[in-house]
Amino acid sequence: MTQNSSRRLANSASKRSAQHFDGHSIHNEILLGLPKSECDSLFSHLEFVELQTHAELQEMGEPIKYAYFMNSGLASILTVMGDGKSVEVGLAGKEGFVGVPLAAGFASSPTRVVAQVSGSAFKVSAANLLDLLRRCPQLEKQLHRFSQTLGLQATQVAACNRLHEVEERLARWLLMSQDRIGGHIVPLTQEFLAHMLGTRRASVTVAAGILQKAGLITYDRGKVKILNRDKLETAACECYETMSRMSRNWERESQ
Amino acid sequence: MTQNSSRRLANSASKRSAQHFDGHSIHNEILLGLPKSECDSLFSHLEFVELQTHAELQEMGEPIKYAYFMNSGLASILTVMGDGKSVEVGLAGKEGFVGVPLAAGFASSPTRVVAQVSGSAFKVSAANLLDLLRRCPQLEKQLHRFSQTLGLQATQVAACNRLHEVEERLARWLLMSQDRIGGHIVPLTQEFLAHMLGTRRASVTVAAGILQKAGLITYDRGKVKILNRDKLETAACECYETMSRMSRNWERESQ
DNA sequence: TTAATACTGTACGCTAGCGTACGGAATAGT
DNA sequence: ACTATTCCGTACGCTAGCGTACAGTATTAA
Repeated sequence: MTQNSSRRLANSASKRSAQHFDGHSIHNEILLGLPKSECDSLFSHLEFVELQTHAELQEMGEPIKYAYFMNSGLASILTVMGDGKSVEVGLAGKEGFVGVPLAAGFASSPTRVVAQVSGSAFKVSAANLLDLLRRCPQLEKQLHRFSQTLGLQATQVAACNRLHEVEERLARWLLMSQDRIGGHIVPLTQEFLAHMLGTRRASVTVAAGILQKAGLITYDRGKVKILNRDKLETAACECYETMSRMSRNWERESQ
Repeated sequence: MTQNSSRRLANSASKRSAQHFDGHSIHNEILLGLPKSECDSLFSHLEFVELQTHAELQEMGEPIKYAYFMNSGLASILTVMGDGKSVEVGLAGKEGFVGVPLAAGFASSPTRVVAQVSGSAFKVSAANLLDLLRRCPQLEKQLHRFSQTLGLQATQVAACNRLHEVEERLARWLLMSQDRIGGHIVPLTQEFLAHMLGTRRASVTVAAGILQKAGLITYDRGKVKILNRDKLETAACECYETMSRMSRNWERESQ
């Protein structure tokens, strides 16, 4: 309710850890990291939207109409093949943004983006975003940064998909999701997990069963509960650790 | 030998189709696309280097010392796992650049980059590049563009690695390589192809054998000759077509 | 020439995962 | 309460590809 709590972080004068827009509190880390001047430019073009599970934010090959600053929930970035098979190649939670290609001058989406876990976002039209990018150098920089993050994610996932087994990849996926949405419950059916992992639902059942018997998770009708995070990390492939380390280095290195 | 043939393209006054630096003709498309003023800033910091096959341009996890504007040959961008297994997640030929993370403010290389096909490049130290980026907005834009290209490549490869078979992926790889180096011969051993595709050498032997019996290629001691490009395209998975289309749209959409 | 090395072909047992299908259990609609 | 639907467990035959090993042929070095 406090319209501007204005608690400032010592190491970054421009960062605000809590702020509100249009009555909705802002959790998106890109927005929170922008200087006030750029925020002001942005806010008049933002619109708060609720995202239902499986809402389609961007369709593969279609022009990008809106970009989204994710505020809660989780967006999955998928590559879809001609026969309908799909694989997740990136994740965007409240640390991220949907519509990266726009920032690099690409008008159509090369991937499909769906809200995998319901939540909310601040959306902005493509035209307005392009206009804003010209006036907001910090915003532009942040989006390039996140673009690079997604690229690196895809890079690791490409290798992981080739070299690691379903069970390891499942564990990795659960950990990465938990990191982004918080809490101990990841709401998702095996059917959709299969789409994420690029495998059969039956394979997910088996892999999840193994993790469940080992006491790492419980799985019941679309609700995964993570019981033992540490053990889940050892069950996951090295890619989880690698990607976590990348994010950490990232934050450290790019002031 | 002509020091500046200065044949200008009608649609882009700033593009030069042929130019020389330090006695070496420039083929790198990023350099060729820069306005004269930025070229002048750049050139004093560039150094022409020959790249031997398997030369290591960047090591995973190590600080990036030099960036490379590829001039000929082919650089492979690999993700390497702890057990030494590797998968190629991106390619950079004369259309590209090695050292993308630098342009996004990342000092260490998250991937391994090796010269897969010998050739040449113009190299620049990391410090100089960062300095140049501040003064050359066009250069910065081009590098962001190429960064995005690599990200998309990785995205498609991630799905391809998961969903398609060795034979299809091999065909795709050969086509993509040929596109970048030109000519009909791709010099590469099965051993290294296996590293690219993230599979066993024996699997490459079998897959290559099938393509060979079908009359699409010949393969002899590290030299692949492409005999029938059209048929090779049908033997490849849809990803080749998808990625080609992406590049084409890309060039069209980003003026 | 001889030896060593690099590169390719092939073979064999084995396993993860595929495609598919069916049944049961929970949930939602009427 | 009854039905339809969604979601999960499991099973079975099958195949691509793995790990490994060995042999043959070309190339290079001594």
